[in-house]
Amino acid sequence: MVSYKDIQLTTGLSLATISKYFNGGNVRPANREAIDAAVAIHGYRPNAIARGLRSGKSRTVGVLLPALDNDFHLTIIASVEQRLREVNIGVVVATSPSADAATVDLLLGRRVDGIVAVPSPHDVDALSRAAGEIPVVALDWRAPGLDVDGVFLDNRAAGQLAARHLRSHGHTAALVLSPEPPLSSVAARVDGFLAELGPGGVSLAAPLSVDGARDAVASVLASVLGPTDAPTAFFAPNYELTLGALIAINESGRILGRDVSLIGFDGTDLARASRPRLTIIEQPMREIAEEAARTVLDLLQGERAPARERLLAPRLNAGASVARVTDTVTD
Amino acid sequence: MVSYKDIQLTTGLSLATISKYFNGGNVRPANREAIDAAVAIHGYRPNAIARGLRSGKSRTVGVLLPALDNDFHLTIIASVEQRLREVNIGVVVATSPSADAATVDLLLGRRVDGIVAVPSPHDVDALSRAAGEIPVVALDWRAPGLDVDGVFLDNRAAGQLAARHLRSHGHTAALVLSPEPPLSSVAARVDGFLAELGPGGVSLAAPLSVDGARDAVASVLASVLGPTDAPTAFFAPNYELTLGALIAINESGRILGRDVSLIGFDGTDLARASRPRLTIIEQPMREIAEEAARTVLDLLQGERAPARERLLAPRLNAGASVARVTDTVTD
DNA sequence: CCCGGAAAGCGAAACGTTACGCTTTTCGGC
DNA sequence: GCCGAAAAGCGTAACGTTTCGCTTTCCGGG
Repeated sequence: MVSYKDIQLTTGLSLATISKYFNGGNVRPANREAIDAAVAIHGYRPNAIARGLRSGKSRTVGVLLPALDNDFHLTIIASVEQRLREVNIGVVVATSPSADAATVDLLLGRRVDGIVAVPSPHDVDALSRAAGEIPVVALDWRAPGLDVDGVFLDNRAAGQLAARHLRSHGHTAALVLSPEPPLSSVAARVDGFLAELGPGGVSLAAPLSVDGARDAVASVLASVLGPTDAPTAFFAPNYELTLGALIAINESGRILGRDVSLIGFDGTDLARASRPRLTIIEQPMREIAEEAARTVLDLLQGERAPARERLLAPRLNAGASVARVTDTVTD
Repeated sequence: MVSYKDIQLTTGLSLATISKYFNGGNVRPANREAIDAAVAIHGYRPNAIARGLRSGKSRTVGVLLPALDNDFHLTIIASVEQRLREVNIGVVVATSPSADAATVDLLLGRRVDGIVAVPSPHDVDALSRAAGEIPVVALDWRAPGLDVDGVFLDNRAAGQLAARHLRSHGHTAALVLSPEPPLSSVAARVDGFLAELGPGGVSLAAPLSVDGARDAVASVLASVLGPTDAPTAFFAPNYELTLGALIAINESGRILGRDVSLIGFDGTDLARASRPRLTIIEQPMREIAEEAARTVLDLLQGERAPARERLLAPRLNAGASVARVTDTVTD
């Protein structure tokens, strides 16, 4: 391993001077050149580990995710990485399988300077403890009992947005897929939806998976006699549910946006490519992630304020998957 | 920062003994308990940085990606992380924006023990140099001049697979979207396709983007008079191109699998939700990533063999987006 | 040519571990 | 109770930096 020592040997300068140079201190031009030359010869590269030991900072933040299985997670990693690379801070990713409560400790052991996390129930405690030592920013799920800075989607508003869109198209009745067991962020979307839609809103229990949603929707569709009977509008308050619902509808042979209406959640690509184009509620993933990145960075730079929470607004991306209802189904 | 020293103070044991205990050495039961107690009291956590300095290993590997913008990249991170966490090795992600040739150095500065990379042209040199010091495994793109272990899709075979599928459905002519500027992995798919399909294969230049593909396909469709004239089969050798082609077809009002045929690439979700279900060539992302993870791990554990290359086979996931051609279009 | 302040350079200690080679303790067999 | 081997424990140096408080060198003004 090539170190300051090698540079010392070839330049005759002291370690202190070399270090000073590397940290922007003043060094006589001749020595400056000598050091540069020696660096080039030996291919010297500062050792971040030694630096970290000495300084107590690793210039690294941890990104903790419950799994690595969707676009949002990727966006989080990407945004945080991009923002932090600008200031030369590295990103360590860690997933926290539900079996294992030690993932946070793994990050702390690596002496990360901060953590950006999508909390899951089993690491709330560890995150709370961690928050005592380093900045922690929570994302996506407002974990009960975790009092740290956070950036979240306004889930209730998302549900309301979907309901209002249906109402404005003449729908007074609709089914909302309601995951079983519940997940608080999705549950808030369901609540917002039901509250806004009024008595016509019905919740349809389904496992939180593509196939679960497909089966649930398929069995509702099978039990409906004519295509225009009964509730023919669905709200899928999550990407997986959306995918399942869409598959079920397509498999049933019904025409989306005519026989049956659907508002999905996330999955911009899917929405664009669907036929007809799917109307979805989108959460501003990139903004959420960027806001989180900005927040850790502020905290790292010492702006220690009382834990603050930001709620970002959902957007409706309109396609043609919601039929317009007047007296009878038209179009 | 709580360290061995604190434990030394409360137990009276020497640092050497404490260290030995933490590394699985034999320690008298009484002392064992004393240490455990002290650890609990102080909330001690081994300092990976100090360990790393002393041992020269960081127990960290770098994952280098040109960008973080698709499913495959996520799968790579997920698989590598999952595999390495089993043996307590951390994962640092770094993206390498095309402006910047220093991303590899950033990883080396952090003294990663190995690198898994999807190479991009501007960091081939740096990767080559890195390979002299630590194991490097390349993924997805076989960069010319980069002589390291690699795991890739058999791109030619993927093109051939698509062509054979079209032929078996009676198609003798088809357009393949051909990215401009070329990207060698996608180009190999195009080549395989054209070679297998024979003289009926025509390449259609398009920028490597969703909108580029959409425009290219749209203009072809607009110039076709009747729905059954001329080439009505497309092969999109990449996810973005697939998405663009699908959008163009839907927007044109033509019916997929009847008026026009399409074989896409990747995007299992999209394929399932498309109506009709899309026929795609899938690369075994998870396997590729897992194989890469396994390879770094082997290399880290000293199995230093001559650089080896693995080619994984594509799969065809059949939907109903390819029409069966006999004399005239049927169905 | 000398003075003095400013600029540059220096040695040593410290960060938290681990590994080496040694000394001390333990304990079963006599 | 003693011997000796095996087990356990110990002090110290080293990993590559940065920082502290000094000392040395530089250089313009008189």
